[in-house]
Amino acid sequence: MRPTANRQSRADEEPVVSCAPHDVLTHLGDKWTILVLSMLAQAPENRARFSEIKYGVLGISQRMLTLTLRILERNGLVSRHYFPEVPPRVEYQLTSMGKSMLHPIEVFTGWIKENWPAMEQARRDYDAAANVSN
Amino acid sequence: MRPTANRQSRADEEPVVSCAPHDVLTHLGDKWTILVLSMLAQAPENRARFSEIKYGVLGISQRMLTLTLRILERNGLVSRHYFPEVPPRVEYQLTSMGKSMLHPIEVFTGWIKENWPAMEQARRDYDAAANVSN
DNA sequence: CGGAATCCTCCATGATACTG
DNA sequence: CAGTATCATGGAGGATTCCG
Repeated sequence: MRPTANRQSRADEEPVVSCAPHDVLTHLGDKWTILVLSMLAQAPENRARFSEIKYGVLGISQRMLTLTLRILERNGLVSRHYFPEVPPRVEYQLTSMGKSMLHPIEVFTGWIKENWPAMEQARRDYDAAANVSN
Repeated sequence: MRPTANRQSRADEEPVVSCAPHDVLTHLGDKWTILVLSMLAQAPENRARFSEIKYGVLGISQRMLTLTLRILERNGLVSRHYFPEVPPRVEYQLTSMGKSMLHPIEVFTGWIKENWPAMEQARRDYDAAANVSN
């Protein structure tokens, strides 16, 4: 996400503008954040090391996992624990704030699971109607 | 979502793969969807015409509003009502499924409002620590 | 008015190589 | 092992134009 305070607007504004919820959802909606959070949600003590997350989240590159974890850490949702061993070991764990985010996410995923069939049906209907007119 | 590449994983672990929640969150998290939904949530009868939404969502281009509404319509969250007048008038309204999505969204935005100050503080702390070491 | 078509820019992500 | 650095690229989104 980019710096948030740079939106120019006119003096007579009251419409819907970018807001905190949108910023957070933009992060959640990126390609990997939700998957990394889900992985940590399932891990014992909500804690796992870098390589565990990497192999637990199929397809994520080292680079993107690093970047995703950095953002989560920066926002206080995940804590980073570095162990200066040889070879080095780094563990990531959901913070209390990170854990508190799991409930809203579950409410949402619950809604999705409930409505997913209806959404798929809607898509089929929509696409079928489009094909007729084409 | 891309096909999930086969990757080695320990037999007793279930890797986190791309899933429906992620797909939905990816859409919600895009640049405009949440703002358009919020606009409709506030509108009388959750209904507004194209130009109303366009002026209610600051900064959205005609193109992106059209695309965003198409996706919402395709997924059955918004219904499109075309009036063949001159000039033409098109209204968009949340469907019952679209309305049912508002509660999970509110749960989420509630969490965000509650935790936003802590997230901002976490960012300040993180950035301050980074500046010290640089 | 609503929106389709076109062109273009830039950023998020991927791939690869290197390192403490 | 857990990164960082660098380069390449596909696609999201903006600007503009045309249309029924």
